[in-house]
Amino acid sequence: MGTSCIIRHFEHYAELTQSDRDLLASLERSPESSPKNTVLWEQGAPSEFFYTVSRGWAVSYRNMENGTRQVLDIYVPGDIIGLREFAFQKRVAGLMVLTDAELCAFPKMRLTEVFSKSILLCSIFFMITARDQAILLERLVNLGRRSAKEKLAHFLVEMCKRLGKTNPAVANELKLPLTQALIADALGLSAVHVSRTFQELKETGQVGVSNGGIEVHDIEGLKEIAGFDPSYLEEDIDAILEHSRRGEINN
Amino acid sequence: MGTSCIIRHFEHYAELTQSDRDLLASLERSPESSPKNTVLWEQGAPSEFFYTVSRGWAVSYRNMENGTRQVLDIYVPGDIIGLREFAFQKRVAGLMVLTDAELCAFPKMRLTEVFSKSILLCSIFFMITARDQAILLERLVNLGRRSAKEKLAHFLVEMCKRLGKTNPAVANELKLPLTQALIADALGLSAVHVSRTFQELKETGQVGVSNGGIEVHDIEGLKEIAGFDPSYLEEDIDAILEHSRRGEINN
DNA sequence: CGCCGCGTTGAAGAAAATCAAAGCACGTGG
DNA sequence: CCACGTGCTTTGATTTTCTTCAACGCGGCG
Repeated sequence: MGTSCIIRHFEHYAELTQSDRDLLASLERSPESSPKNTVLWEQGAPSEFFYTVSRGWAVSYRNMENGTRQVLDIYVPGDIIGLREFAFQKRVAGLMVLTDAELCAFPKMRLTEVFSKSILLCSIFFMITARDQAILLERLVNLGRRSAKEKLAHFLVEMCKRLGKTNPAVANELKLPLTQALIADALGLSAVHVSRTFQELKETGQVGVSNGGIEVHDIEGLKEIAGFDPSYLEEDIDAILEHSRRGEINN
Repeated sequence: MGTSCIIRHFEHYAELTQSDRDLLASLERSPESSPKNTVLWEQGAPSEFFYTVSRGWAVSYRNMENGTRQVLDIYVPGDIIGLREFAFQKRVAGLMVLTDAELCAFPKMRLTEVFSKSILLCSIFFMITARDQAILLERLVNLGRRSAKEKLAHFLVEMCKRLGKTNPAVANELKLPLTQALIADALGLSAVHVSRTFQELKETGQVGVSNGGIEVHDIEGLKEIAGFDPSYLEEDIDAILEHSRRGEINN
C-alpha cells in the first residue's frame, strides 16, 4: 500500500519517528474510492471516522429548511475531513465527493490513543485543528463584510493558495471541479449573481476561462480586490514542535 | 486565590485528578482585571497567551480596510479565548472587553507540556477546540443563508443557550451588554437594519426591552424563526473520556 | 436528434445599505 | 436642579446590492 496518506501529510509538517509512523499506519484503513457526486453521509449520520483525502475533491454542506444550501468546506487532496466532529456523535454537515475520489478512514475514537502515545502527533493534530479554525474565521469575515466581487476574489485566491501548497505548479491556473451554483452556496450568494460577478472579473482581466477550467491571470489583482491577507494560512509549526520536543523530554 | 478559573471550567466536563488540578493551577496566572472598553490586543499582535474569562464579557473582532468591522466571537464567563491561535505567532483578531472583566492568562506554549502529562486534559482541550469549530460553522450558516430576522433570532437563541449553560437562571431574560452596532458587526448587517429588525421581533412579541436589557419572551418562537437546531452546542464528552481513560491504561 | 446540466441574460422586485436627522437616556458640570 | 454633551437608538427617504423568475444558449451524451 506504499506510504499511507496521512503519514505523507504529517511529514510535511515535521519529521516523524518510526514509532509515530507505525502508530499512524496502524490506524489508517486502506483508501476507499467513491465515484463523483457520491454523498458519503448526510448531516445527523453517526460520526465514527475522520478521513484524509488522497485523491479528488469533496465538499461539506448544510441543507437548510428553506431549500437553500450552505457549503461549509471544500476539501482537496491532503486535507483532513471530520476532525471537527471529534466531540460529536453525529455529523454536523453532509459530505459529498465532487470528483472521483479516494479517502482514507480513521476511527475517530482512537485519536486519544494517538495523543497518549505521541506528543508530537498530538501537537500536529491540535495545530491542524487550530489552523482550520483560523480558516473558518476568515470565511466568516468573507461572508459577513465583503461584497460579492470581494467574496469571489477572496475565494479564488484562497483556493489558489491551498492548491499551491501541495502542488506548486498550479500557482495561477485553476481547474476547479466546481459549478457556479456550488461556489454560490459557499459564498452565500445566488448562482446567477456569481455568474455576473465572474463576468466582471473577466472583463477586467483578473480571470479567464479555458476549456471548462478557470484561469487566474492576475492573482495580485484578485488579492487587492479581496483585501487578501495571507497570514491566516501561514501557521507556524516550528515553534510548537520546539516546545513539543521539550515536553517529550519532560516525560 | 481559591479554585482557579480553568479548573472550575474543566470540572464541568469531567472529574479531574489532583495531579490534573495541580498541573492546571501551575499554569494559570492570577486574574487580571480590565475596565470596560479596553482593547487588550489588536490583530497582528504577538500571541503568547490564551485566556479564560472569569468575569465580564469580551469580543474578538477584525477591522476591515473599508472601515467596517466583523465581530468573530463574543465571550462570556467560562469561555476560553485564543486557543485557536495555538498554531500562530500573531493574533488573528483583536480583542476588547465590553464590561469590566477579569481574565486569567495561560502561556500558550506550555500547552504541549499539559498534553504530554495528562491525556485527559489533552482530550478536553481538543474537545473544546472541536466544539468551537462547530459553533463557527453554525455562524457561517447564519451569515451565508439566513435573512436578517433569522440571523438576529438565531443569535439571540445562541446567546441564551450559552449563558444558560453556566447560569441556569437566565434562561429567558437576557441582559446583553452589547450595542446594536456590535450585534450588527457580528451578523454582517448595518446597525440601522438591526434596529428595524428588533422592532419586528418586538411587534410580534418574541422579545421586549426592560431597563436597557433585552427580554426574551418567546424563545421557542425565536427558535422557529431561526430554524434553530441545538445539536451543535451539545458536545458529547463522555464517549471521548471513555476512550481517553482507555488510552491512559495503555500508557 | 433531443435531453440535460450548466452558464448567461434581461427585467422586475426584495432585502438591506446608506445618509441624514431627530429622539432618548444618562452622566457631568455649572 | 437644570443645561448640556455624548453615546446609542430610532425613523424616514433614497439608493445599492443582490435575488428571483423566466427564458435562452450551448456543449456533451445517450
